[in-house]
Amino acid sequence: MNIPETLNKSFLFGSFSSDQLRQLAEFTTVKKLKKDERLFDEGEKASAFYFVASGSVKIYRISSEGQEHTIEIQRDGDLVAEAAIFDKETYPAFCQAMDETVLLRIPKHDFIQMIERHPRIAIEIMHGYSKRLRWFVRLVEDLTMHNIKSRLARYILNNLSRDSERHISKLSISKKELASLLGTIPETLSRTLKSLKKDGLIGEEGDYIVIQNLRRLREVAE
Amino acid sequence: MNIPETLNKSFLFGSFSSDQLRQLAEFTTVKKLKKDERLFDEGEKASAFYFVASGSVKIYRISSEGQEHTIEIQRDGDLVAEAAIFDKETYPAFCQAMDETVLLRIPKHDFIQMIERHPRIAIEIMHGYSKRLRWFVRLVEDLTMHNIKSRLARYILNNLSRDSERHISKLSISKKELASLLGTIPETLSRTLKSLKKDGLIGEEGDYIVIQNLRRLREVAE
DNA sequence: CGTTGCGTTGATCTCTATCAAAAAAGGTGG
DNA sequence: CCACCTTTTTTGATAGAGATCAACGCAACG
Repeated sequence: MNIPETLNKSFLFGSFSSDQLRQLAEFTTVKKLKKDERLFDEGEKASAFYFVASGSVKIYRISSEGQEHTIEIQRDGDLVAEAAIFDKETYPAFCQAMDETVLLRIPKHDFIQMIERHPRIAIEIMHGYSKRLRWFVRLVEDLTMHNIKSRLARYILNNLSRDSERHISKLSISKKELASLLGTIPETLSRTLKSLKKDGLIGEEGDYIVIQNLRRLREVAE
Repeated sequence: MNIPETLNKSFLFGSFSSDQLRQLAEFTTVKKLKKDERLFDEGEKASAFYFVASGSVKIYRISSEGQEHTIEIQRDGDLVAEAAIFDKETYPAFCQAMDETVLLRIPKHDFIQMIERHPRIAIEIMHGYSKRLRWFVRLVEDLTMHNIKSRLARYILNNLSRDSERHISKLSISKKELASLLGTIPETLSRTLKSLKKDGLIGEEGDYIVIQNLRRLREVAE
C-alpha cells in the first residue's frame, strides 16, 4: 500500500497537497494489528499518534473494579490519540484493534515540525479537535439528561442507512460493545432493545436494526 | 485595562512574545457583562471566541423539557468557545455571566490569519484542546462509572486549599449550580452532602467545606 | 411584610445494576 | 459434520441509587 495515497483518503489529510502528503509519508510508518492486539496501554508514554487506514480500534479504560469501559471506536479515516500529540504526557486510555487493522504511525515530534512549516495543517487538526470536543459535549449531555432508551434510539438514528425501501441500521459491533459505548451493561441493552421491538419501533434481522416507525423512534430520541 | 497585559495572564497566551500580544490586541475588543447577561445563545453563528479577563461564565444547554444543564464554568484565564473557532458552524451551547464579567473578544477570522503567520500559537492552542479533550474523557468516565457521592468527593478534592491547619474547599457556586455541574439535582446533592457530613468526612461552614477526614474522602473519590 | 428563589427533608417511584442461570451463537479439533 | 467448550445474548428476580413530587424553613429584596 502506498502511504501518500492512503493518507489522502482521510478527511483530515484530504486537503493536503501531494507535496505535503509526500512529506508526511517520510516519517510515517505502517503498523499492522491482529484482532484484539493492543496498540498502546493507558499510562504509556505517548510519542506518536495514529491514522486508521483500515479496520477499527476501540479506545477504552478500565475501572478500579476491573470493568472495561469503551470510550469510542475509531474506524478507517479517523485519527487515534491525536489529543496526546501536544500534551507531552502519556496515553490516557487503552487502544485495542477490533479487527485486523492497519494504521499509520505518525511521530509526534516530526509532526510538530511539519506544522511549523505548514500552519494550514494545524488549522485542519484544530478543526478535528473542535468536532471531537463538540461530540464529547453532546455525549456528556446525553449521559446526564437522557435515559438508555433514548440514547439507544439516538445511536440507531445516527447509524441510519437505506436498504431498498427500508431504513436500517447496521450493528457493526457486538451488543456487548454497544452496551459499553452507551454507558450501560449488556443485560440492560438487551431489555431496552426488547422494549423498542415490543412497541413496534424497530425490528431485528441478524446484524441489522430495521426501523419500523421512524417518527416514534425520533420521539424517543428527543 | 491594558489588553496585552491582560492576555499575558493566561496560560495560553502567557507564552506569547510581547510582539505577538500586541498583534493579538489589535483585533481584540473588550466585552463587559453584567451578572446573568448572556454572551451568546446556542445556535447563534459563531464568529468569535472569548478570553475571560475577570469574573466567570457558565456554559449550559437546555433540555427539551426546559431544564438547564451546566456543562462547565470558565473563570479568568480561561477561553470560551474556542472549539467554535475552527468549526464554521454555530455555538453549541448558551453562555451566561455568573458575576460581573470582563471578556476579550477575539474574532475567529483574524485569529486564523494570525495562526498562519505564527504556527507556534497553533501548537499552544492545540495543547489547550488536548487538555480539554482529556478532561472530557475523564468526565464521561466519571459519569458512567461513578456514583454521585464519589463525584462530589472528587469535586471537593479538586478544589482543595489550605486555611491555617485545615483543608478547605470553597463553594464558589450555588448548590443548585453544583448539582447541575455534577449531573444531578439539588435534592440529591443535599442528601449526599448530608451523608458525607454524617460519616464525619466533611463539615460545612458557610460557603466552605471543611475536610475532616482527608484519607477517607479520598477513598470515597477512588 | 409579602414575594421569590434557594436549600433541605420526607415519601414514593422508576430506572438500571447486580446476581443467577438458561439459551444461543461461535469457534475448535477430531 | 459433530461433540465440546467458550463467549455472547437473553431472561428473571431483586436491590439500590437517584429522580420526582410535595412541603416547609429561610434569606434576600422590593
